[in-house]
Amino acid sequence: MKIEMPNKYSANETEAKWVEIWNKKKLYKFKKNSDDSTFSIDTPPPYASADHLHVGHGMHYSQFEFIARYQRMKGKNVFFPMGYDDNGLPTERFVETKYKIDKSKTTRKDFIKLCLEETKKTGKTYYDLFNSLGFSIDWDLVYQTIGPTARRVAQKSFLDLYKKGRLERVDLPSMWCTTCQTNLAQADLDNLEFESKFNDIAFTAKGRELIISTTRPELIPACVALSYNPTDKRYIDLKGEFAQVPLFNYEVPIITDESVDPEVGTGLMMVCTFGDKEDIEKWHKYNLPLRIVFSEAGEMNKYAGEFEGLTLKKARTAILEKLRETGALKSQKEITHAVNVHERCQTEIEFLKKPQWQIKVLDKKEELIEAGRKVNWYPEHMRTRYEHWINNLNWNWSISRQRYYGVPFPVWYCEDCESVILGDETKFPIDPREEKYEGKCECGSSKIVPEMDVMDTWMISSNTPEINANWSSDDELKDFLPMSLRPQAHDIIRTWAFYTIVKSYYSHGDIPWKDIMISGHGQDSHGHKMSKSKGNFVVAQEVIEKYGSDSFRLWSATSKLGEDLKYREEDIKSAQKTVTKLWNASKFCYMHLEDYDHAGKNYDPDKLELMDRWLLLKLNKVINNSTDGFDVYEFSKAKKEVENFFWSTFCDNYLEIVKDRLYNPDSRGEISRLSGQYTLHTVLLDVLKIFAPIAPFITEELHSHYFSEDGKSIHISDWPEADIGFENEEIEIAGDKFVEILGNVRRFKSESGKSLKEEVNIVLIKEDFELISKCMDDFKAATKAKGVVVGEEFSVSF
RNA sequence: GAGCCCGUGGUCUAGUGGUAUGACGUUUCCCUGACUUGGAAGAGGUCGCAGGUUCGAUCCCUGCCGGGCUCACCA
Repeated sequence: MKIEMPNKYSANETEAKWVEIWNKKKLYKFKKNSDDSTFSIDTPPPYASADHLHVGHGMHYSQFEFIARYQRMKGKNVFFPMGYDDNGLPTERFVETKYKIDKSKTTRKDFIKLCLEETKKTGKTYYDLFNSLGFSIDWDLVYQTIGPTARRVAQKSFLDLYKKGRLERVDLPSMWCTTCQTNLAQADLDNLEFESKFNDIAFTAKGRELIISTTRPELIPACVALSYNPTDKRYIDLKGEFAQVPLFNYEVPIITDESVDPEVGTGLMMVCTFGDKEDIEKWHKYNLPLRIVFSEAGEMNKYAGEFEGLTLKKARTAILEKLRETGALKSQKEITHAVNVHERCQTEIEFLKKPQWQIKVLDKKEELIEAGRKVNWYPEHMRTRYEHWINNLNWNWSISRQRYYGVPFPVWYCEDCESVILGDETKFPIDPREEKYEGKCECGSSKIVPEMDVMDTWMISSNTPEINANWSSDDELKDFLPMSLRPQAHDIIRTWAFYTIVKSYYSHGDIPWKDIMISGHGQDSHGHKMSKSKGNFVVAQEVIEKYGSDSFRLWSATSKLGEDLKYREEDIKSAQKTVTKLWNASKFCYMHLEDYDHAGKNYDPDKLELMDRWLLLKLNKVINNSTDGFDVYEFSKAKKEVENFFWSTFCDNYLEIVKDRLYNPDSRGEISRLSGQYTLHTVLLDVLKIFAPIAPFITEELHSHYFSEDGKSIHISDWPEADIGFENEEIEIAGDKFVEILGNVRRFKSESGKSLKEEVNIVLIKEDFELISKCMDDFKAATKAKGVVVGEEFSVSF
């Protein structure tokens, strides 16, 4: 068999070819009615909100793509879908920023239309990247979180949780973003350090000045009480009195509360509706009046008097100015303090009172932590973040968003008796905002109004296992849940992982997946987060075009699971060398395997040369170690294992040793050559297979030139298994000694400035000589020894 | 303030109860019949600091310092 291969490997050309072939053959299709055990992956649906994708995106997705390919070769029926998270606030914000749109100044229809268009574009960007990286996704398993299946599942989930009493509609103060003009959940918050001022402001009571310290003077018109610690002697005479609010001229009660720290500020604080969670608690506890001083868009209202119409920020300046004029501003202190902001727009969080749906989680903290403990976390320590988050939760999960582009609630309300009217499950997905409710309320009223809010995007994406399973449809996959694996990055443990476990626990009393693998982030070469504004954004497609997908993937496999990975171009170059080396080493092997009957068993493994047996037993270790690595998602360990073996043991040592036998069957004997051919064949095939999950293109290309039977892909071939018949300590010791002495001989030649071809005389100590004598011909050939004799100590001479 | 992770030659990194892996860079040599995107070799580390456990610690424990992440407080 003549093997024709070009001298140089062209990555881009070859990779494009295989993508087309794989897609055409539907090589990665999930077999729906198969007896093979399933390995299902709850793929992260990326937000459809990016023009370009950076190397970190490619890295993250590559890391579990390795696992998909490994499991497939292990014989699993792999369920590897793709989703696009294209509904909700992330998309809306993206569209708003890109087209400079204000939600309040556009129509709902126009806005949704634009979101859908944008969604399509970014979906294509992701598809292109994943395809060019050769992802073994079953492209028939694609969903969108705004698509009909996801909408149906989300509405079903709503109904299910409502019936189970886990959902309630509350009308309480909750976190509000004045930029996005929507209600938020705790998980939507970030913390930012801001420069601010601590202002000492004088109220008056009983003819005396009462100084409070505040960072929020614009909330003075929202003040509903002053409060001090009941043990604080300075204010003890004020109990039951009223204080005069500066500028706004009304009176508020002076109350006591244990939560006030006498050491902070003046020990006297103002209670506003609402500045923070403390205010809400006091408002509730003492039944204080409600004075909401700003609109949904963050503009001051009539309570603010002359400041009406100003934004909160401008009102702060104006009110401070006025306080200064009137002498009520006593002093100011510069401070830096951390403030909760909305993670998508960095706007400071406010509190508004609005009816909203929320999923109760605070009363089930222990159970949710327990559920998380049933999932295997890789790496294990990431579980701590999950538990930490739950322990620190202060709010139930608010799922109402006063937005346009999202999944509608399947709910109407009766205007007369205010009862909740649920939509018909058999008709899901429905849109009450567009469909008139046919029928009457149980109270007899026909004044039925729809819920106009949409669901939080996490309300949908927390059901990705159910979306994949096609939950509550005629085509629902049986015995599909829990899924095998959830891969995701660590920044969304508190959202995606947490919410998915919540949903699964409430709906099925079970975990959503058996394993969760948490990957790190791609960073720039200094370890900083990539962002366009910082100018350290490396576009994934550009790197792929320059170095090839396999190189990119090999680079992605260098980071340990869960660790962030710095992008340095030299690391990709280094990965590219491995691809080239695979090409050249395989080319060499094939050249010497042309006359080898690779389909038939034409050599008896029991008659193998010592160094061949040595290599095969080393291969076994590599197979075992890399298999162990892949089994626990440590792809970097697997890669390192096979790469070291391939580069050092196989190429640098074994190939140089076996060359003489391959080239000179006349002097070395046809049998010894055949032994080498058997070994080359066995080892190269397994090396290609172990590399295959990480570098699918070069391995497929090389496999197709020689090993492939009837064009069968390496990616659906069997994962290698160690042949324990080769385990033999004596042979290992002898082979290791061989390599050690070979190194010494090479050092001698190198330090003498001579070529490695230079002939030498070698003296070995007796023990070594006995070991080496079992493979003396290979030894002489590899060292170019004219003579090898026994002596007192080891020496080499020309 | 708390929790988690990390701190290994110039840079990046692996790893383990017995002083250390690989890559990049650097120096010298070799165009070895697959590969110069190659090969051989050299220099370069008291494995953050201080204690402790141990026959012995880079690896275990405690404290500290430094970095990252996460969370909290935020009158």
